[in-house]
Amino acid sequence: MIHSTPRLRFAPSPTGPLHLGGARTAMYNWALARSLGGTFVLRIEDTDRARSTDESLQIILQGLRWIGIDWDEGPKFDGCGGGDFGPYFQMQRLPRYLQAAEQLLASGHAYLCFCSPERIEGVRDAQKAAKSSFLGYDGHCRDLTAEQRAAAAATGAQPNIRFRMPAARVMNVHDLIRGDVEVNTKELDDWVMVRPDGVPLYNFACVVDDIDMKITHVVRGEEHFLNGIKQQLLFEALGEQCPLYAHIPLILNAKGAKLSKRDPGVMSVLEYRDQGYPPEAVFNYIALLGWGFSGDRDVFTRDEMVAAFQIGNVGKAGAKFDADKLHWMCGEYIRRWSAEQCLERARPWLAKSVPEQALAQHGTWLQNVVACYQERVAVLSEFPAKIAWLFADVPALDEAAQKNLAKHEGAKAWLSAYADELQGLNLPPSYPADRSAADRAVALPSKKDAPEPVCEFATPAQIDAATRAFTERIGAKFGHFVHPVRAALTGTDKGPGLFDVVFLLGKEACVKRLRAAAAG
RNA sequence: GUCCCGGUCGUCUAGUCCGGCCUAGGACCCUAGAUUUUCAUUCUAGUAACACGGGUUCGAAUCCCGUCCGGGAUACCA
Repeated sequence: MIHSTPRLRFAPSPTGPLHLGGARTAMYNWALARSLGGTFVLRIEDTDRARSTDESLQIILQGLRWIGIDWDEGPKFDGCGGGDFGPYFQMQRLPRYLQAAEQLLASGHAYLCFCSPERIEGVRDAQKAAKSSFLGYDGHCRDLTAEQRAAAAATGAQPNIRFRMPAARVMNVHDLIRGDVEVNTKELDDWVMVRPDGVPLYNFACVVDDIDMKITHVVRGEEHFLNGIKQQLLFEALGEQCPLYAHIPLILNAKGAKLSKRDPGVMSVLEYRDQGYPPEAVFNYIALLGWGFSGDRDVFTRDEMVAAFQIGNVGKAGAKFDADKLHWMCGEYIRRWSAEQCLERARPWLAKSVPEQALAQHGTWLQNVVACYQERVAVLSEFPAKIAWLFADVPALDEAAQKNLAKHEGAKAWLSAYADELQGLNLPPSYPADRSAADRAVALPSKKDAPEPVCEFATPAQIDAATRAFTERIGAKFGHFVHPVRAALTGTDKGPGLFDVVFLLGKEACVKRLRAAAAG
């Protein structure tokens, strides 16, 4: 290819949500453009008027931005888009297609076809019935005389325009991923370029646009491989050089078939957003579907991906989507955030269980709360349910908690004694009182080897020491003591270290919960 | 049916182009253990693959052929 500046495009049709397959195609195009120092174009192929919707368009635009993909040219959205090769919506380029169609008609590369959809269908049925090795248009109108055309037109039949395929030419095509492949054009029929109403179809509009937009590399799903042959012929007929092609393998569902919007468990990219999947993690995960960063690393940044990405290294085999690994990847990212970052990113989901007042005025406390669960969630939407116990008057006890309370004879006595003990400690106050002094001084979760923070209130480590001394005094085994206390305080048997819990809850709430459980 | 592509642990992959460094590496999942007040995290260990059959070669996961299996295409969708 002699084109100087690499120009790549992602050309979705707005007929449905952007799912992971589309997002990955966009990403590979984007990454190749970025790694080549080229231009990335977003073009909207909206010629299927029956199915294209503005809603889908919006979803695609948002989905791409969310996952971290930006475009230099295309629809203007969120700081992206613009460009001198527009319009970037095919329905706004109709005159250009008609012009190209006229040219092809004049040169004999295309012809008018008056066949009705019913006739086409009949031909196909007959071919199937005859077990024909060829399925497709039979070329009925391929060599109509001027008189025959006039006669057909006189009946009021609206012709579509078909591309005249070479009868039996062996095409040797080079694909950046598949290598050299030979295809005989006799496998392909005379395909429709323009509908009777003047709206172009995919293969035709796509080529005209790729020419006009000076596209140099086409990266797309392998379902387009044969379209590539048709398009190559069209470039030739138009006297243009065709771009480089890379047909990437499909993302497969659990059954091993092409991922479809209707597959269970397969979501629109935006649904991942709404469920709190970190976009960097989703980006990272789908990059791995069909491509490997290196022999020993799976986690990398967008920049690292761009630097390492080579289209020739994309595999040829389809990849199954693995929700488990995506989940792991998300947790991996969340754990790497600072507590501040984590709180900010989790904030949109918190309102489900966190009172407005806490959200607005108790940031330092919430930051500690969230930090305690940072290594316990994979997606952000898990937060509200996990931290709800903090805001209950007295938490509801789940089954495990009830069990732990009933396990040891003297447990209830321990609880009220411990309430007295905590009463005597200088614990931080409980929400909604202002406890910012405590939360500013102590960063949770407590780490074993961390230096002891300077705090005017009892720190988790001090509470720990006091509690161990206390259990010795009352003659309870520490390991036994801890479980009913956790049950009383949090209503469950899981969660942060017990003394982080006590610290977070504060004096009044701890005492209240312990007494309630002791009485219950 | 026809054409095209593919096939390394259950899954995603490294290695394949330029055969020996591969008694096939990493990750997810799973199992066991360590740490610990629970869960989680972290760490350690383990299970587990070159689809099958021929050939070429001193030597094949890597090259060739065949078989099987899988996927894609075959639209007035993209």
